[in-house]
Amino acid sequence: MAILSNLDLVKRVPLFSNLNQLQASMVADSVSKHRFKRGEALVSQGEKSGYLAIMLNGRARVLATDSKGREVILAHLEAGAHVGEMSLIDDQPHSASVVAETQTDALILGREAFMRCLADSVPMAQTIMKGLVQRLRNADEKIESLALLDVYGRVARALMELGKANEDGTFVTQSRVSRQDVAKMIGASREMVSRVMKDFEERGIISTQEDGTLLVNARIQGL
Amino acid sequence: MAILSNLDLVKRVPLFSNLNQLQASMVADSVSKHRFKRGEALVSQGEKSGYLAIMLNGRARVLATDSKGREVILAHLEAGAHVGEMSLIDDQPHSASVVAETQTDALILGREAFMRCLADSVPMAQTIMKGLVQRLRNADEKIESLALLDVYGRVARALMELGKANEDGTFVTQSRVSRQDVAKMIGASREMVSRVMKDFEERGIISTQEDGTLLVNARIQGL
DNA sequence: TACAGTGTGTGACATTAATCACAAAAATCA
DNA sequence: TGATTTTTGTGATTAATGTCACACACTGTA
Repeated sequence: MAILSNLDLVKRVPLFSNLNQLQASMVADSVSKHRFKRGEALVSQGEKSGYLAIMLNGRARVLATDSKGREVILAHLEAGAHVGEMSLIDDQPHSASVVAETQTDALILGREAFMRCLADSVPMAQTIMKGLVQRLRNADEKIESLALLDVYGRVARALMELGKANEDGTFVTQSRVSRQDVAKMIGASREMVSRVMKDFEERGIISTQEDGTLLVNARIQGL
Repeated sequence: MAILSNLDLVKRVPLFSNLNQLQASMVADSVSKHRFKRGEALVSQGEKSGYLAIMLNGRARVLATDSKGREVILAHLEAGAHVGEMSLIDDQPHSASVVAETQTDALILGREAFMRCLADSVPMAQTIMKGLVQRLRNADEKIESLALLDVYGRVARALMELGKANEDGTFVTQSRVSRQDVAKMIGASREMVSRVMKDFEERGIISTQEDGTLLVNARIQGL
């Protein structure tokens, strides 16, 4: 990637695409770029980082850890995702951590600049709201899964969530997620997830290609 | 309650408290009041009601129903709560229903008026955002419970969530919720919830007063 | 008051899913 | 590449939870 000025970077971020010239350059002045190594936290549960981070590349996971150290993976994020706004909006500590799964570059926008954006740009405020609403819908769906489905059903949903949906009802997952991680996504033991996925493979519902991509059959939607 | 003009009603709603005179009277002109009977839906899963509803009194539950008719109670709402904004913000159908548990009066604000408010009043937009963030935090916590805790732990959390916290760590719940409903809140069978709550009573962790209020001991926080 | 509709408590049993304990296989990184 | 860490697969066993089947208690209302 060529070396870009902050302004160029800002203009490439969908979240900022509705800002006018003046606003965009203001953001460009207050923004800074930071590189997170694999395993590093963009924001940490329990802390107030005081900034918004927008992922430019890489992948990250949203992780909640309970008092006994057990983890739940709440979501996977990729380029374009922004994190940290919740804490800025209600001035409370982050309720979850976001940890880089691969090296990740992010734009960092401080509290003041973010709040100014929200106040000055209705479109940006709307984008943020839409993002929150989307997350809320996902969360509700997850609650429903956890409350109503058995492990088979939850694994099935997780696989659909992870993959990209095709028109024919199948799903393809590029980024190989470990079964261990699937277990953390659905609140099940890794052994159980192994057994379930083995069963799915034997029944031809899923299959792994040589290149590592996972193919999910349309039949999975019945589970 | 005395008969109030729309404007008076609007001025009493916290959500609108930051509007200026002009904005408040615009809202007052577009708002209408509606009475929902016990069991009636303020908004219905799968539909786009196209309005924001603000509860003036009464109690309601947020309910998600899956394809097989099984239900999850996502939240309980009371006076001051507003519902329907998610659908307005992203123009998608409601992901859950909100059903009145007691007769409930609500102010109904149409899509256009709501969107105008959002655009014209930064404080109101911020209030809406804070509300969404709060819900998201609750949802994440619920996911964590479902993924990591056994039924004992989930019942304990549900009881704390239902009650009002005291300074001494105890909780008091006025509105008696059926065990059946607790079961729907935590994705467990009503029988299991019965057994768990009986166990809690025997261990002195919870107790029911003659007037029906439920007293929750501080020790519950260890579960 | 009597009826209808809801919510409850409980034992017996069936099922689901977690745990444990290893041996191997893969992925990572130094 | 070689060493190390992470992930996997599997069988045996145990623990947790759901399901079924009733008898009853409670509530509101006609």
